[in-house]
Amino acid sequence: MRAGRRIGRDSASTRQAILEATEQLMREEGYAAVSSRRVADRAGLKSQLVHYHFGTMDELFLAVYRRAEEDYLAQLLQALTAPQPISRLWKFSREADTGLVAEFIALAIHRKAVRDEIARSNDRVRAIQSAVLSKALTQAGISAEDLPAEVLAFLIAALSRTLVTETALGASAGHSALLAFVERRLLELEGGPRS
Amino acid sequence: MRAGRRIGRDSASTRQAILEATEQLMREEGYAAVSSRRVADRAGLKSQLVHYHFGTMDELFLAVYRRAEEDYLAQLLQALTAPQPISRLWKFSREADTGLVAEFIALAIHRKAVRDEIARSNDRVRAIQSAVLSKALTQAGISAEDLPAEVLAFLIAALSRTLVTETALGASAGHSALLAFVERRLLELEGGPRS
DNA sequence: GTCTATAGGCCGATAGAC
DNA sequence: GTCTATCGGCCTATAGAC
Repeated sequence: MRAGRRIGRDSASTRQAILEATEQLMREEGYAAVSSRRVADRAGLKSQLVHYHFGTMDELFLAVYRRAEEDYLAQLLQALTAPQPISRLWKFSREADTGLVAEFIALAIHRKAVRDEIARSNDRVRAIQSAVLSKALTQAGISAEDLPAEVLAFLIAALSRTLVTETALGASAGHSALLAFVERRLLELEGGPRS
Repeated sequence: MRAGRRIGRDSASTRQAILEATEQLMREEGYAAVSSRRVADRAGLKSQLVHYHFGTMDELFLAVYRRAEEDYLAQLLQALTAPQPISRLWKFSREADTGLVAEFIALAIHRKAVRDEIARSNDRVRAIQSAVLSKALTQAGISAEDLPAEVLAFLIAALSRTLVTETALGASAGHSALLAFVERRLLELEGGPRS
């Protein structure tokens, strides 16, 4: 059906430029710094074009989110299908749960129009992770009573997000100790190179 | 020295009203919804009074933070000096790490003027918790190699904050399982009523 | 300490020409 | 699809009267 995807064929590059400028602004200055005027300036366009292509700012934010989510899911699936998926997920989450994720969560909490979609996305990602972790834990000889997969998935998300947030804040109390602690537990779970 | 604290004696109630209105707005709609006009409206005042009493909005935010931090620290010390301080800290954190804390962290990440103070406050609280948890862990027969106190303090902060954030978002994947998991671990650490 | 008045600026969004 | 023009609104902050 790729051939049928012709809507806005000429505007593709403009749309891309707007999406890219918006994502950059969110990363650098947070969602509150995003305005149609600032986005347009950064993309070398007029602000009215932002509204022409995306309507409201909420729809623009959602378009940026959907684009970022695609990449995120593709990389997540790659990490989860590799050997030692638990360690891979920990590594992936520490790299992928960046300030952008934090901005979207903060945005979603205060904007009805984007909240539902981001909340569902959050739970959906967690479910995918839990399904894969469940098999990995069984293989590692860990029962669901000792460590449910959904608990492990929550732990990984909570720790990586908090590390990112506090680092952005300039706070680092306990970070290195936590990293050492987690690495050690992961080694116990999945061991070193396959024996 | 209480008698010497006379500066702004007549303005005390106005200042309090402004602080209270600001905190309310932050809780209900987030820091981005706070403006001198909206704060003043809620307090039944003119917006210029906000600037007269606090100068810039950043100083207003810091004043609200310092007031909230006082309460927070008082309650934290109470929790940490009770029997079974680990369970108490978990309970306290789940109650005290509210949306207000999340708003201040988000605010601090994007406002230079408040970042340093909130980052230092965050690390200072973590250090207090670690010191007390260290003794509690030793008493429970847990060595620092098995579970360093600063790691436990980080875990408690990360989990309670993530629970609060995701709940505000409307996401709940793994929440109940996580709560059950943590409660069980806490029972193992500190047991039931003192034997 | 509180008021009125105001400067100077950024915002979302739309209308209509081309 | 992109432009110019513009409406109506909210913002921080200051000056000066009382």
